[in-house]
Amino acid sequence: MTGACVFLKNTLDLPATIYDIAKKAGVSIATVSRVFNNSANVSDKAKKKVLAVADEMGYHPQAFAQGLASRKNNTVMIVVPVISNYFFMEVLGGIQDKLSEENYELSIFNISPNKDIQEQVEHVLKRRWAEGYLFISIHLNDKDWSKLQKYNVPITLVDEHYEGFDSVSVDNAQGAYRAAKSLFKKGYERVAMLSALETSQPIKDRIVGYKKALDEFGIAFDKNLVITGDTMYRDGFTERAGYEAMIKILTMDPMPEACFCASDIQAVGALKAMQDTGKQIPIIGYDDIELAEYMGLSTIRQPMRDMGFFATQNLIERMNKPDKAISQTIYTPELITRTSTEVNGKKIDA
Amino acid sequence: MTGACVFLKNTLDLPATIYDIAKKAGVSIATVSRVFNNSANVSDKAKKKVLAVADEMGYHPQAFAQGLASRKNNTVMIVVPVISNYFFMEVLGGIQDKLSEENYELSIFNISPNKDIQEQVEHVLKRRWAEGYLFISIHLNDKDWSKLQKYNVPITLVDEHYEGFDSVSVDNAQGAYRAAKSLFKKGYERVAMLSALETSQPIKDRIVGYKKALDEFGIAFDKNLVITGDTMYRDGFTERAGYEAMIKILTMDPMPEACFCASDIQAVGALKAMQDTGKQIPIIGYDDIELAEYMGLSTIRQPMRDMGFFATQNLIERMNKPDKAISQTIYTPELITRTSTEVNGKKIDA
DNA sequence: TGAAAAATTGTAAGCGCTTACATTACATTA
DNA sequence: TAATGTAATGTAAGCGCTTACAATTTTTCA
Repeated sequence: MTGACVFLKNTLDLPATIYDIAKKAGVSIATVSRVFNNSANVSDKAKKKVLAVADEMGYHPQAFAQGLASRKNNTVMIVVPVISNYFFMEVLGGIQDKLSEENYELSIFNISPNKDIQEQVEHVLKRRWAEGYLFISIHLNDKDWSKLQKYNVPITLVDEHYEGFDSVSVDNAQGAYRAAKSLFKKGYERVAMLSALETSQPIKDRIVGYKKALDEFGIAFDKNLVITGDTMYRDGFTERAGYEAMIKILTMDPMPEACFCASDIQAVGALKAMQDTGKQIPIIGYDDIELAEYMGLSTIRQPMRDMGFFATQNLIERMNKPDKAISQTIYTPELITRTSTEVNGKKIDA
Repeated sequence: MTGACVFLKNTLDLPATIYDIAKKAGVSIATVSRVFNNSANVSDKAKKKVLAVADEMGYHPQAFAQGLASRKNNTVMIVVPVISNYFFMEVLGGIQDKLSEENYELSIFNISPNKDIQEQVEHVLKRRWAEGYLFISIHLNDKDWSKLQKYNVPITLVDEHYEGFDSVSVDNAQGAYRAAKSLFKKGYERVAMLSALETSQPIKDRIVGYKKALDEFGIAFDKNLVITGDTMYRDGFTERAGYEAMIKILTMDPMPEACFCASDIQAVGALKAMQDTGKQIPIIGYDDIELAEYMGLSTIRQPMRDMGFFATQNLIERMNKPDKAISQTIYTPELITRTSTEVNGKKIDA
């Protein structure tokens, strides 16, 4: 019995190493290594032999040993606070589109919103899991960002902007401005903003844009028109929070004439609230998630997929060329008009 | 200038190693290692000193070196074909809930649907990136699964079932059966199935359930009533595919009386198709994504979050106790009734 | 054909850690 | 106080790979 066990151990538990392959193929470990790194200067004969033996023994270089010896690991790590949301999903799609063209592994680190963000981010960087990092929707102040620079590692920011790193973001204020403006232009004056967690950076920026539009139309800012739901899970970017907020809006007296929602997903909840109460006002969302088209939701389109793609491209460039100039890419979001902003429930009559 | 550069290199580029800390703290590297591994038998004095020095020098053990030396890496890897879909998002939520209680890193490997799946999976296992793997929505035949067993590594299957591994899945046939049955019970006979890529395992299973319900009500199977869209991106589990399929359904003659959709996300597209055409039939979805509630969509609830949570728990147990008995967990999905299955567009009048 | 150049291969020194084992320091007991 | 046990620390041998550099083989061409 024991004998059988030992046998198992040797043939299955312990995977072949570069030494095993070298010995069996009758070459040195250096040659085996070269074969697996596609390095030049290996004879066809040796290469074939090594590959054959490796295949036979089920050998594959071990990521850790490679990483340690070469001090790189061909990994790009995404650092993100909330994985399960639409914005991230779309951005991720773009990242993968790009990464699939390259030979990098992808790893995702999920920052917990309950612990200190800065600390977690530094932890990740210190462990040096990856060669390059994509920070998505991570918002720090300039001082904290600057602290990260000393790690001297390729980082590209997505949905955030800081001068010391490459970044790909959207002009949130501009987007909100366009959304609000489109409503004011239709003649509405009491336009509510269906907001989310006030301390979140996108919300801050979007409120700026909303105010700018107010200014332009000479309408005074009324903070009572900025409404949030009570559920602050996912910073309030949920259907539920949108529903709650819209219920509040619809029961205000006087009722606002129109509504700008901070995200499409909240707008979904808001639409439901209107349906449930039978009251209806024009609303416009933000993001243009795929769903929006199918809900007839007017919205502000953020090129999320493009952002992911471009950020990844940018990161890879920096990994290959650490000294290239830092670039800040800012997309301007676009107004998409659908039925939800049509007057008098036209959409239902159609 | 050069001097400055060298200075920079030494203080910033090259992170401190365990030797630097040991030297500065006046202890051996073994002691430093012990401190960072919370091992017993370190005096408080030494511990404090090491921690202080490490903090000062910004030291953190390097994941690769640890992994190589200890032959483990505290990482759980998710292996999944499509990251950006609702099912995965929810499951992921559950995984993270569990993982946040433990001290494991999370890594995600995205199987490309264009390359050979079996090959990619083996690649991952061979590289030994992680100590345990969660295979989500990866469908192989028994022979291929059995090949993976020889890697002798903890694996838990989610949304798939194979006797050789722990698994957590949902009875898809049962879910589809319940959905279809609920429609037949209302007296509809020509019930269409809005399907997706036929070769996908969940679809196969759901068709089985649909047929079973037909049988039970003595209705003959009509393959013309199993409709898919033309867009096969994401295996046809998209709003667009649902829209396309529903358009087909609504233009059939005679038109089906009701429809069972293979997923909620397709149902969203289907609802839009009904709205656009002005025709309407009762429909029921599948999944119960958060959205469904806000669309008034009747559906079959899969406990996605629970599945992720439980699978992770199961995996961790196996990692700690490799010899424990293999367990197969199969959830039975639940019928959730909302307005989309109410007769005669009641929902719009409401 | 033979020397020099080019291509291929091998040797060996790490990469930054963990950990078995040896050693030392300190506490306990008779 | 010496003998013994225990806690704390150190030493050194890897973990499986990469890669300078050295050694060898092959090719080139006068």
